[in-house]
Amino acid sequence: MKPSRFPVEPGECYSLALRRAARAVSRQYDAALAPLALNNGQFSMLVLLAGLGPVRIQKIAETLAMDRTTVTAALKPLQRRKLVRVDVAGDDARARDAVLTPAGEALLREAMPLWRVQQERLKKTLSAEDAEALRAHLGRLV
Amino acid sequence: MKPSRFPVEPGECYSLALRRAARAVSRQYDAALAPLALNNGQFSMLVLLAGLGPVRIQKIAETLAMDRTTVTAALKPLQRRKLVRVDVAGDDARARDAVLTPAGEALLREAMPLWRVQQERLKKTLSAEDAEALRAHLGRLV
DNA sequence: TGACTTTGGGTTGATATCAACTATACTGGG
DNA sequence: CCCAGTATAGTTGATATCAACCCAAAGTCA
Repeated sequence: MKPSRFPVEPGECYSLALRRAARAVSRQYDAALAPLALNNGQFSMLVLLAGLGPVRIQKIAETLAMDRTTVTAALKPLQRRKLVRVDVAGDDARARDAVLTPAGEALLREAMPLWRVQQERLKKTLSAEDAEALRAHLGRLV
Repeated sequence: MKPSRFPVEPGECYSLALRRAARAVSRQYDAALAPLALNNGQFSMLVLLAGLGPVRIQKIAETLAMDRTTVTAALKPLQRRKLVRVDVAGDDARARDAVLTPAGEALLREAMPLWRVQQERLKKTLSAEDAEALRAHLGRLV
């Protein structure tokens, strides 16, 4: 077992391993959704809004484990495309509710089959059991 | 088993699960390295250069599973801080070799203990065995 | 009610990420 | 040697990500 020239083996750092895998997998999902001009993050946002209905910015940030201000930025292109609306909340003038528009719902329906194909493709890359184990581990890191 | 309101359960999408975990974990590593004004990606870059010595942009991109042009951009702040140099390759005027400077090596030596602390912290979040399994799965996705 | 604190978001600036395009340099066939 | 094709990078433009800072509204408490 000869010693490595690396101070840290590539893949030994959990942060790098995660980001590297996230980049690689994101590219695959981006390619799958490209026909609709959606990237994987935008798809996730639409799915979340479809599931939660009108929802606060802060709530989105918690659910996706991202910064609040990142959510604000991420909603911008979706608002421009009229897929999402952001309204002042009725009961709190500070708060904002993001809502899926009918156009957003329609596009999401188109996107679902493309997503499913890619999801199955990845499930085959790992075995189905390994995919489950991976998800369980990832869930505990958030 | 009542049906979910979500078209996709949060965490069901491998892309979202990976990105979400990557964001959460990246934040932890960023915080650990903050005293040196390094983020986790910059740390990874320094480690890679320390391990490989002078190395082509394209080779870095492959190793980190990132786009070639992302590497160019990522090297910029490191060059400004004189932690990294980028030279025209001796044998091919198109190619560029990125090299760690002595200042870069020195900073990396300071960073290693901070990284190790965070690495151990994360290993405790999962069990050590689960952490290994996670790494194995992540490696197969790249 | 008025001063102070907390909370919900946006803005700005820096880095990260990639697609599309451009520029330059090597390479191999004629 | 010359040209067409390929290979290596950089640039630009769009989105992603977060820290630091600011604003306004809501809550708190004397």
